[in-house]
Amino acid sequence: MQSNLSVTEENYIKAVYHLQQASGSVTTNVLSAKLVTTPASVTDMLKKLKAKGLLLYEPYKVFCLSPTGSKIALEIIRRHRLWEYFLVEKLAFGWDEVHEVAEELEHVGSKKLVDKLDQFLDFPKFDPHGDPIPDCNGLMSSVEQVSLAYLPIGQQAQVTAVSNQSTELLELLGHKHINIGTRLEVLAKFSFDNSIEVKIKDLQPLNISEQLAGVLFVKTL
Amino acid sequence: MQSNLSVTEENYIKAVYHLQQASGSVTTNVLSAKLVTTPASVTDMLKKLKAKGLLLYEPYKVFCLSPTGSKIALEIIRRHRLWEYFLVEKLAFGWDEVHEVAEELEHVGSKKLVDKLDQFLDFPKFDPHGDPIPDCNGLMSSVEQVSLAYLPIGQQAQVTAVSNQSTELLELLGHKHINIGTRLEVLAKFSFDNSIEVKIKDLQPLNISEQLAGVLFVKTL
DNA sequence: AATTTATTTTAGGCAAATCTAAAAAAAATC
DNA sequence: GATTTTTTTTAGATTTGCCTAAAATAAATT
Repeated sequence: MQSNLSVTEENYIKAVYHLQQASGSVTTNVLSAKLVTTPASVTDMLKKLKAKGLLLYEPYKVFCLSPTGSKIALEIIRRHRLWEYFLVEKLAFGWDEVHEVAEELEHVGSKKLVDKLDQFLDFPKFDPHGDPIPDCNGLMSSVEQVSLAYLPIGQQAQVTAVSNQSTELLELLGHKHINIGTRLEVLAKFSFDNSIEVKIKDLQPLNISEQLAGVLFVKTL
Repeated sequence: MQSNLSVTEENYIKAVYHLQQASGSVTTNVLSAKLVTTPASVTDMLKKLKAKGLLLYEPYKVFCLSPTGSKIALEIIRRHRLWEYFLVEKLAFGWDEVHEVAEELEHVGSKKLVDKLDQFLDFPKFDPHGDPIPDCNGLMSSVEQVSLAYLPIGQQAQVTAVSNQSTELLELLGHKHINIGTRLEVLAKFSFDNSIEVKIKDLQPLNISEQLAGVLFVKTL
């Protein structure tokens, strides 16, 4: 049951998985944008992954991972998130600087390594960005989290996750002193630009743009 | 000062370094044997590494690493041995099962990762096989170690290193209960087959073949 | 429904790393 | 010193992953 995929194949599978999570199925164009490559290259790889039984794909149709493909995706995500947790908790990396390194470490495939790392870290359930870590069977916790954009005025909440790890987003969050775990309260919402005013303990009220609110996930308190 | 080498290039550099340690300079044939590839493939890569200024090479001549190449080799070896130490000390791997995994982890290039790992591990000087770990400047301890084959009768010594990590060697050492750190005394030497009888505390006297004695390094006590 | 536009696939090529087979150079042997 | 033998290099192919440009298909528009 050794999958033995190339780094490139693993990156494709991971990207398909994440795009599926957002919209159920995936198209060639969207995937090529995500991987910063051309649609033609994507088509090549889709045929290869289909041949390996990891992708349900017919030419010109939308596609999604096969059950086997999904299982592999969860393994890759497990490795990525465990390494992120390791980097932050053990090596004292900032939560906003672990993504690239984890992106490399996730391709070291040894099952034994990953399971022993999991044990060493005491079986963490969430990575430093608040995303759930699949266990050795591919199962993970889900959190009842909503986008900050949907909270009513007066609602108190705690940041549980951000929808992506782009440098730009993490820089902005650092500037605003917002982290996973940060507690806040919605003070006001402005319909002109859909921005939101929030209060974080010990800080001046902050204005959160529509774009930022959309990618900040919280659980209500 | 980013080297940015492919995994293959790094493996070539590492192999050249290790062969140089043994015999000063390296030939195409020897290197192709070490990397389990063809001489033709080696020639291709030699030209590439020369073009990058990492190798001192002229067609049909023996070759060796340039100063830059040596520095890179030491970085790769540093990563490999730090990961081996991590796997044994933190993840409870056996010292005989870490080589393959470290072989993959060593190619994760982030300088920050490696230096933070070093710090987390408390700047270890030797890996689980007894080999010295280069520090962040490429400097490493040397041990006054000799091959077991050269010890006189009656000499007490402690195993400090083995010359390679082949499965076959490690299996034999496991069977004989010999590890890095094992203390022993030379009881007798037999000129018929150059085998050596040694005594390890609490164990029956053992016979060490000429081949095994040649690859077991010890420091005298 | 026909045509335009957008998406996706095919066709043909390129670079990296490998291979086999043949040629060139060096080393060993007679 | 000439001739084998060994070593090394070159030449030409292959595979993986990527590209551009053109063709095919699907979707959108009129």
